[in-house]
Amino acid sequence: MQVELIRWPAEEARLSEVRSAGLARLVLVPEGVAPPLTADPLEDWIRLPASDDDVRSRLRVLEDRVRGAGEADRPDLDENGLLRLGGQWVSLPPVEHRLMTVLLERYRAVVSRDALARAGWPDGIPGRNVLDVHIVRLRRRLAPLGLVIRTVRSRGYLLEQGSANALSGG
Amino acid sequence: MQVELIRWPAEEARLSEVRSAGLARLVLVPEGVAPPLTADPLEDWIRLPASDDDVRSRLRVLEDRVRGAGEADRPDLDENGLLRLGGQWVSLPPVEHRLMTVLLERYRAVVSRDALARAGWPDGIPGRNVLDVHIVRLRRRLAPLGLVIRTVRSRGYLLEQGSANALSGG
DNA sequence: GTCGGCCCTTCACCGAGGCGAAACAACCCC
DNA sequence: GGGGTTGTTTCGCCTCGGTGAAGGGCCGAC
Repeated sequence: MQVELIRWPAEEARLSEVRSAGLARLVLVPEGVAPPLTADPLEDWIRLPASDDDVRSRLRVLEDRVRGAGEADRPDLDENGLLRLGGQWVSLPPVEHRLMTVLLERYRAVVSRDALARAGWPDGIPGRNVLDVHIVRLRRRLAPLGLVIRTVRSRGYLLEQGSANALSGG
Repeated sequence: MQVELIRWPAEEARLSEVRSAGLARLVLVPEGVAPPLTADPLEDWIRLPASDDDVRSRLRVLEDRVRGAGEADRPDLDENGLLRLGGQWVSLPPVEHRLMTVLLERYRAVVSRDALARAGWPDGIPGRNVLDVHIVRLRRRLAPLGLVIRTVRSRGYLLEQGSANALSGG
């Protein structure tokens, strides 16, 4: 189990241990008792009695945060074409916004040129070279954020963090 | 208010906005409804019915996280058009006051030119270029405070701290 | 190995449109 | 009247999207 379950206030000492160990934990708080509060995202609490579903919901969020704490954060693209990553952001024009949407849906996986063309130009692609040109432009715009679009020859493209290494091999 | 209160699932659309704006929020979930889950530390949910104390507890944790996230000082605009930030202040004339109100409501997020026009001139916009001119003037007035209005081409404008994320393209 | 073809990259260029900003003219309130 | 505020015009830059063309790397054919 990735998340510690802690009864409050009975297991107060154990909560201290788990906190300083940096483990994720869910604190079970009986009726009429004030919950222990902390800004630590790896700690949550729930008021008893609670349904199994609610407990599972909070556990899942904590598990996600444990997983997320290890990885670098994922880029976030909003409906206005703002791409945020690590406190920085760039704005994407319409075509590149649509391309980026697909690349993010399949983050770190290959997206075919065909799928990109359909996403970028739903009414049909204007010319043979258009996609290539827009990939170049998107690459330049993404560079300051540390994001890189890798070419997977004759398969498509792949979006990932810059420093993450790909041992290129076709 | 630093933390948005959102009724689920009634205000689903607003939750999306607030999420992409990066604001802290507490989602109120009625009995029998599954809560929306996210690993974002700035989001929490609570099962209704809940005591005021429990709501306040969760709000306080979210506020602490906002503070910890470094979003510490937001500019403050009062009803007299005085804009304060970091010990300094400037006074804003009526039109710019109204524009600034909208920009602050969506601090660090995009505000469309249309929304700005409606806020600045509720009875209809006088001329084609008026908004541009007032943005220029507002920019000059905000500069001494270290605030910057970024252009997001064909989408609108965005207000943020000057030295923070100066990457923008666009 | 060498050759040719395919795929991809990048540059230069153009037209259209969004936006910036100076200059000017009216206006309002003290 | 004077300073600050607001609206208008005008000029010009930059961005965006699309096109043509030059060039380079990889691969299979031979």
